Amino acid sequence: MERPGGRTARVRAAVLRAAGDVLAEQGFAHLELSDLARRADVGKTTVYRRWGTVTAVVTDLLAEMAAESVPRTETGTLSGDLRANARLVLTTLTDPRQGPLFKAVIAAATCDDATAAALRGFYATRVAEWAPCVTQAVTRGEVPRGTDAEEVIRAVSAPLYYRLLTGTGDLDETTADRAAAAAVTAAVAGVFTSAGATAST
Amino acid sequence: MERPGGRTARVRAAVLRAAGDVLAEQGFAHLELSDLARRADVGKTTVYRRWGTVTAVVTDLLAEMAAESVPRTETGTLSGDLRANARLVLTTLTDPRQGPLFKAVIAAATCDDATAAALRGFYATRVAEWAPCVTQAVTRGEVPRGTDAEEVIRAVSAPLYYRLLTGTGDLDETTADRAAAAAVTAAVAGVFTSAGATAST
DNA sequence: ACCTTAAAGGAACCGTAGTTCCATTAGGGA
DNA sequence: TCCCTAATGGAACTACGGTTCCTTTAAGGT
Repeated sequence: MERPGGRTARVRAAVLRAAGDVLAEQGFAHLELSDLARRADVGKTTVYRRWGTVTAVVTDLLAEMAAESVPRTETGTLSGDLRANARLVLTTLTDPRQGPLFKAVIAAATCDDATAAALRGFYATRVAEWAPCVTQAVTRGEVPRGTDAEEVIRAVSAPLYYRLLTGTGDLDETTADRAAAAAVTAAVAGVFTSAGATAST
Repeated sequence: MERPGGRTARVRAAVLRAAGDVLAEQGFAHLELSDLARRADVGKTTVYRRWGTVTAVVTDLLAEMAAESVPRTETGTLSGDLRANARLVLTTLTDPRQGPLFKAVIAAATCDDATAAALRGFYATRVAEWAPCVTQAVTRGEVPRGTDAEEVIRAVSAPLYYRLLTGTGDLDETTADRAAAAAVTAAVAGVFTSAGATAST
């Protein structure tokens, strides 16, 4: 029963939107089933029966977030591509709604295994989406063979997430560009090949 | 009244230890005033009156964590120093108690401003402790003048924290060494100078 | 050793989120 | 169009964490 557009789908959308709102506005600690139902204009029995716990709602939200993919730009150079990626991540994390939302979702994942799995899935998807720009760079000869493409992508995001979560350091374009530049430099030097970790002495 | 060793101090220590235990074992979501009191063998009225909220307890815990400093090793080279740092962070984050504890504390900081401030303070302290090894490298001529020392230190930690929190990628010695190597390479290339972000094209 | 006072603790209270029960309703299929 | 079923929603119940009140205890100063 109940196809997309049906009542069930409408309820799910409303609840997930409400969940996103609460997470963005007040953080994970203030997420409650009853509050959620109130905001979504849905009986709290419904949200209870469908999800059961707040972390389950977050898990579902993450599944939806993973589904909607962001197309990536191709600039022709590794440096350009990674900078585009860094800028995209920066834009997301500094967005007044998305930034807090990501914080909250990560916080939720520290409290529940299923949510953590969903979060892993989300980032695995995102990283995999961008990895091709590194393999292309390998093909072009910009970086050594054997470079771990996903590792490079993670290296770009890492400094930005570190700032988001620890609150240490700025979260601006300089930082984003720096993260990209550092990843490129290291990748070119072969740090992200299997033997690269111990190389530069 | 009440000096170190007195009843007040004893209660505080017991509660903070209990808080650390709960956070490490069950995460931030399961932290409750009553449970805390039970574990610490303290009246729940006491913990309520002294702290009032769970985030306040976490904030206090962070203050204590910031106080106990870890001495850093000096190896004579930037690469050696940063690798030592990366290994230290790795050891902490993979420790069966400390790893989950750090996750939980970061999660708590996303829910409360005071806790976030305490977390910032904690990392500001830790980063400042290690920054000298970069400035020494500048003096030795290993890396360019104008290199942002704290930025370099953060660059080492970032990939490890990224893995801890997103669950993406391994958290092992290879990763740690890679983080250090990448930071060194980028620093040497001048990425962490004020103009460096846009340099490597 | 006492006395003062601030801190701790026990017990009862209160509010609310989570849970259950059952009546109602909306959708899809015949 | 009607019917059948599954999902929704309202209302009442329960459990439990947070809060308050008042008594008890112990640490420091004299």
